[in-house]
Amino acid sequence: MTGQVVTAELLAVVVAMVDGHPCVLTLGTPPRLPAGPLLPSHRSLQAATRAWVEEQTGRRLGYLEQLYTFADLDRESVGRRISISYLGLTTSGESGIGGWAGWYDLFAWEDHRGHAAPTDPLIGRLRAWANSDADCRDERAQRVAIDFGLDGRAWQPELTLQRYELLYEAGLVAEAPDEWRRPDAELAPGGRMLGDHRRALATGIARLRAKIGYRPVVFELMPPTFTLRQLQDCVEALSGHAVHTQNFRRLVEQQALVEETGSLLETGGRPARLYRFRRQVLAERHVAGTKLPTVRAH
Amino acid sequence: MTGQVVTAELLAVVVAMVDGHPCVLTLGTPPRLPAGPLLPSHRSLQAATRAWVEEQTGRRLGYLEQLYTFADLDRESVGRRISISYLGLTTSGESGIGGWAGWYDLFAWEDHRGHAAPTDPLIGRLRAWANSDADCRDERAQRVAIDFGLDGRAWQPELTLQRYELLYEAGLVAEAPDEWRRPDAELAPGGRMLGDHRRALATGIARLRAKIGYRPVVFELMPPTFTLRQLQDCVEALSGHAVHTQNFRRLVEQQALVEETGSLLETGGRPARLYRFRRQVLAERHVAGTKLPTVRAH
DNA sequence: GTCGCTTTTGCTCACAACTAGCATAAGGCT
DNA sequence: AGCCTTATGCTAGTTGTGAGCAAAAGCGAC
Repeated sequence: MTGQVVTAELLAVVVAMVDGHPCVLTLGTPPRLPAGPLLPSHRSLQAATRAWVEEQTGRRLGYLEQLYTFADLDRESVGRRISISYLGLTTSGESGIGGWAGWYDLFAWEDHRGHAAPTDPLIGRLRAWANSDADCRDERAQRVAIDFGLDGRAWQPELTLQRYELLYEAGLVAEAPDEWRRPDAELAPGGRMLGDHRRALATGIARLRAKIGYRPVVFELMPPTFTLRQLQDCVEALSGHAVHTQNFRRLVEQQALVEETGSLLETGGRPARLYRFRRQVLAERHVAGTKLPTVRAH
Repeated sequence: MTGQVVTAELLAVVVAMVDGHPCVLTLGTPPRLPAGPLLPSHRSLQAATRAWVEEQTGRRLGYLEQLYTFADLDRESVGRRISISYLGLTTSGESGIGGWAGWYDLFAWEDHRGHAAPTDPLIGRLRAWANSDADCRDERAQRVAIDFGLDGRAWQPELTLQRYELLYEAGLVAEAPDEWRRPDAELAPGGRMLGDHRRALATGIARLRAKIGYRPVVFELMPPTFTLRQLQDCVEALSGHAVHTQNFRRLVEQQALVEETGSLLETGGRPARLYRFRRQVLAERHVAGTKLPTVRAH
């Protein structure tokens, strides 16, 4: 009872902010995530992921956490392939191989900052899809309404994966199976990726959006010093919607997440104070919880 | 670049309430979790887990979610073994093979209901461990204080895994490496399990405790009809500490999680109304969030 | 130099949620 | 009838959060 021969692959969703845009580290065209097999030399799954990312892109990872494991049939060999995906955070600073693909170039419907929801045409197609099957119409309509914040419901940023899966089932993304696929013109706006890498990315986005609400992980994406406005912009970019500025500041300061550096940064208006992350809170609260509001503004 | 030969194993943490005690499904002595290799016949990781649990214990699983994946060296073969752990919920009703091991027989320090904290002697040993290394004394002391809710901090039920790992590092659990181990007399109270199964269980407990706070999963563990007191007892047993009765009821009713059946149950005092779970909320809120308070009482 | 624009920052109010306690209802038992 | 137990209703006090007003502090245009 030794089981099937399988190969294990590590898949890395590496996120950084590039010019204010949340991006994922990709290689080649169509874009694919850094990935590589588990080798005997690797000490652990996490170490293997770090090694592959470094080898393929020349970048060191800071924060790294496991996302999800899935198995699919391996086309190249007889066996099966197990993919273990990780979420990594880094700063875009050091140059390396590979490029940064913007989240919202891949998932245009996930950006709900300002400018009225770009999802309007999508919603129509989703509703049509829901109505196309009399048996599960109600259930589908409800999923659409919840996932996309319809009928007075709130838009929930961390439902990225559910929205992607809904679009997949509705045949509105390019990688959907042929029998479900809609004509290109109708597809949801967003570039595709190799294999199911876009799904892995959706999982990573969802996890990160959820996590910034209760763990101080945003700071992994920030430069050493920053203004509160820059921090807020980062949170808004990640969560995909605006937050109330004054409340944001209150929460950050209340929890003593940052400390002043003493210097100022000229920003076009009143100069802003520069802050740095209080590294100590990682020890204090690695575990204890941290709140950043993900509440809308104006 | 085909990678190392690995075997993939599924590991199931199956939880049910037995006579009011939260329990995990185990086999043999020392107790071990149901587990089995991934086979070609399995359609997915989740299906494989269901199949193994059913084959080994004769029980069907309802709710099932992935927990964590880890890799270790496989002693039996040349390669490596990847373990993918799942958390399953069921009702203890149907009989089958294997037994139910009480959470708090395995992790006595995790039960904080009533009776003053049973952790007192443990704390002393942890503090001694923290002080034993001058270099990292502060960091260790802080971890102990946070994980065990010392110095005015609140006890956080969902830190089960962190507490286990702290005890492991301190050599206070039987399965710790020999060089860390303390004399038997000083071990933390709680039976051991095969290999690292106790760690997997700790992961499952932590996940479940966190999840009952924002998803209606408790009901997977309840019989078809129940009183609010029984529901509360279940939540208290899982989270390991008491909750304020009136607030609990308010939250449950406010969110319309349950509906009355019309009948009553005699309980020794004033008869209690019987309720059933409103299955519809799974569709409504599979995603939308549900709150059960995990706040202390009296 | 003053006015208007921008961005930062401080403060306050209203409301919702939650903690915690009091009080009452409704049964059994002695 | 009186006491115990459990169930259930209600409310006061506190805290947390959403949202707005306003002042401070720089820049550039006129």
